[in-house]
Amino acid sequence: MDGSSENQNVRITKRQWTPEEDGVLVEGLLKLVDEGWKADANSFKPGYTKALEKYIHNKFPGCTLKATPHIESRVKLFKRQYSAIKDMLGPGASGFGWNDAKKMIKVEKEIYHQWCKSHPTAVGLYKKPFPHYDSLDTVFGKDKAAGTVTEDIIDMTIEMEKENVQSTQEGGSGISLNDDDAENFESQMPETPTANTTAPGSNPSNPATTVKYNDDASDSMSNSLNKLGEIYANGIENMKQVFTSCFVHEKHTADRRNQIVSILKEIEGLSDAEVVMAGMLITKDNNLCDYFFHNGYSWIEEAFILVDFAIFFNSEDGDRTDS
DNA sequence: CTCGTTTCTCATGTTTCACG
DNA sequence: CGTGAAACATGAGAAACGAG
Repeated sequence: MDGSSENQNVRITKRQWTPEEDGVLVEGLLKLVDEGWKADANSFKPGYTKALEKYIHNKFPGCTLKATPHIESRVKLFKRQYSAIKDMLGPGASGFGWNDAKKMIKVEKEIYHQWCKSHPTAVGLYKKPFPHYDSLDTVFGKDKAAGTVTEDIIDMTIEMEKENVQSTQEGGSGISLNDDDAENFESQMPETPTANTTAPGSNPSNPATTVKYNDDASDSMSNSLNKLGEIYANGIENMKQVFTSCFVHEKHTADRRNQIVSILKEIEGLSDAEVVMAGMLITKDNNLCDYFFHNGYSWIEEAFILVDFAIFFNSEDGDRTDS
């Protein structure tokens, strides 16, 4: 068939995006957001790639870019890179900054390489300009606000708490399921991950499917559902406590990491490399972190000389054992 | 030449919508 | 209401390309 040879041809002549095309694509994305194409979840409404294709073809008549795979793939890449940068600039990372003039990540090479080990999507962004970051923040920002993810989840749990209190005041137990409330059961759940929970064989496209029961059946059914609701509510309560404490703790440690780096930078006599090394050593060890905050940091210069020695001797040992 | 990065293709699963 | 088509999301992997 011609399709295969055409396919091969496409593979040979890999499409290169020009900066102008990138710019128009981002423009198009912003336009779609303005026009309400953004769906509530982490996605756009159906047909958005076609709309983008049309927009690009208006700007560049005769352009060969197609909605699939070119635009789809490019948007995917933008999203991945944007998320990676957002992560680096968020509270979960320390030592990273944003060079607004050059539109690129500002970070020590060593810190960056360490980060890439746990965040593979960040690979390739070192010293690479990402000129559309601000625009993409408008496009993807509200979905993938990685920098504020802990706050979002804490907000979410607080919101759930409010809803729970409200429903408790209105109807006794947190989640009560009589016949009239049966439909509300699902509406109380959407903040929790409901994806992939549809039973095999059920129709996922009709989540609001309602089933009519006779009175006896509905009584026992509602009793069962009430019990299920209680179990669910207790489970949610426990999860809330666990999540809240986890994320509050995570946010706290992230704040401390940021504080440590900025404090180290202010200490005179420490080179950039030493700041990086000291930061890594301290943040790696919770005991050192505690000591750092509880006993002040005037000892750091003296301590660092000792650490320097230790590193020196370790590397000497390594050289000796290697040779 | 090797390795890492980028771009693209393909497969699979999910969601939405139109139609009978 | 059930079904099927269309569109989208996501992940794995292949191929091209560039830097060291």
